[in-house]
Amino acid sequence: MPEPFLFHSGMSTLSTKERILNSTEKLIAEHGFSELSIRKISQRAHTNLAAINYHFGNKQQLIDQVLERRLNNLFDIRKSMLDELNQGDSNKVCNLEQILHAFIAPALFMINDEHQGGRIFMQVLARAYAEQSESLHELMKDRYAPIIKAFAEAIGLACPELPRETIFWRFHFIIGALTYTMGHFGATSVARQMPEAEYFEKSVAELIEFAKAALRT
Amino acid sequence: MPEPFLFHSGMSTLSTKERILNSTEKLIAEHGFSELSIRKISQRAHTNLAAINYHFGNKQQLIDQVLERRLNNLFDIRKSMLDELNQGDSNKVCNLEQILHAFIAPALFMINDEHQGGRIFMQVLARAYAEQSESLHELMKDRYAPIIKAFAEAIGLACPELPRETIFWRFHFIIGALTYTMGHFGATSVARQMPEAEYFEKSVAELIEFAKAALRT
DNA sequence: ACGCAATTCAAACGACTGTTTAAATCGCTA
DNA sequence: TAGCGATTTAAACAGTCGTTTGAATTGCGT
Repeated sequence: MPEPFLFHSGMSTLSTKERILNSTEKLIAEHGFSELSIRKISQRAHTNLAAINYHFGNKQQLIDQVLERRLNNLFDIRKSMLDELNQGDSNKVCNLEQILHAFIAPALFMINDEHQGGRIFMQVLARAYAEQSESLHELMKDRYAPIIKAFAEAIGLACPELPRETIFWRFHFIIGALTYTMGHFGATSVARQMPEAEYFEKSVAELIEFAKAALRT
Repeated sequence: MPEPFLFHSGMSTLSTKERILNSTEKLIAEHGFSELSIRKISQRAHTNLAAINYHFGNKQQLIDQVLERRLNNLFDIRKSMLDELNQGDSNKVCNLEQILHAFIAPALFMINDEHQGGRIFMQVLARAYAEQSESLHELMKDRYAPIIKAFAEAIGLACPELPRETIFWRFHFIIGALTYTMGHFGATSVARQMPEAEYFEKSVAELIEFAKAALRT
């Protein structure tokens, strides 16, 4: 029951559970799933091996919670921004740029929130996508599919000239470009020798322009 | 020196080296890098553990050769199709659709060539991208960057109204959408309950239309 | 301050990892 | 057919893997 605040031995104020989640996230982002071991996780979290199984059951359930923790947050923000545009009327015709912003910008907020470590997570997400992670697939199907569908429908209303099927495809491709870009964020910004913050804002602005252009009629 | 044709025990006519490359490719596509072991590889290739180290040195060099084998082929085709459009004059203004076709369609050919197993490789490629594979990164930087640059310049000539930087970004996003789509090819086609061949042609057609729209001025 | 539950810990489990070794086998040439 | 280099093989190497165990420790309510 305790789950106490720990100040001893120069450690941060986070609980063991949170430290484990954070170190897992960092290790996946840095070295991928192939090199991920619970021994490295527990070392980086300054805790014991068995603490992981105690708090999460097993390795896979830990990974699942790493994904869920931030994905729930991301999709909640996306949804509420879309709802704000719709203002209670899901049949309202919204500005395309605003819709795309509601989808893309929350990823921006996450990635820029240094303290919350969102940037790290976007790389985790990209890796999980590529691994065809089963837990991610189920999360998408069960929990997030309705939100993605709501965006697709809003885009459909904003672009009445485009066939429904074309909307589906292009939105799919935009998600692909977003995922790819976020996953390669660290690497590309180094290659371009540009401050990360600047490069990041540039990425999102260009991505929104790109998506707008791709959805024009 | 032998490297003989093997007909015994119902085995295919491929050499041990080729069988190892193929089984590695399949295992990466099916279960990702995290579950890849040289024992599984050698079992599937109907050969011995040590044959891998004998023929490739170590596991990493084997993976490198899996990537190189088909990437060399893919970029050779892309390059020759672009050269054909340019007809010796790299300053010639080409049709945008033709340029995009020269970039995207070779991936189509590979993916449709059942015998060569190109479809499998595109999933390997997507996974390697997501893993930020160092060997892939070096291949791209050293060998393929000039070809990608040549495409970017051809697109620049075809879209003179777009700033050079915008071209760079959008081409980057298009590569992202292509990579993402190819990586998720198997999964999505099942979900859509459409014959693979049909779904595949649809994907490429939609992807080219998407890219064209995204590069319009 | 005692007791109990929550948490942490060290140690060990068997299974699997990539690589190396040396012997056995193969296919060609002389 | 004898010999030789190329290839294949079985066996063992030292590590690391995820998980489980039971004991030590912690912190809170009584």
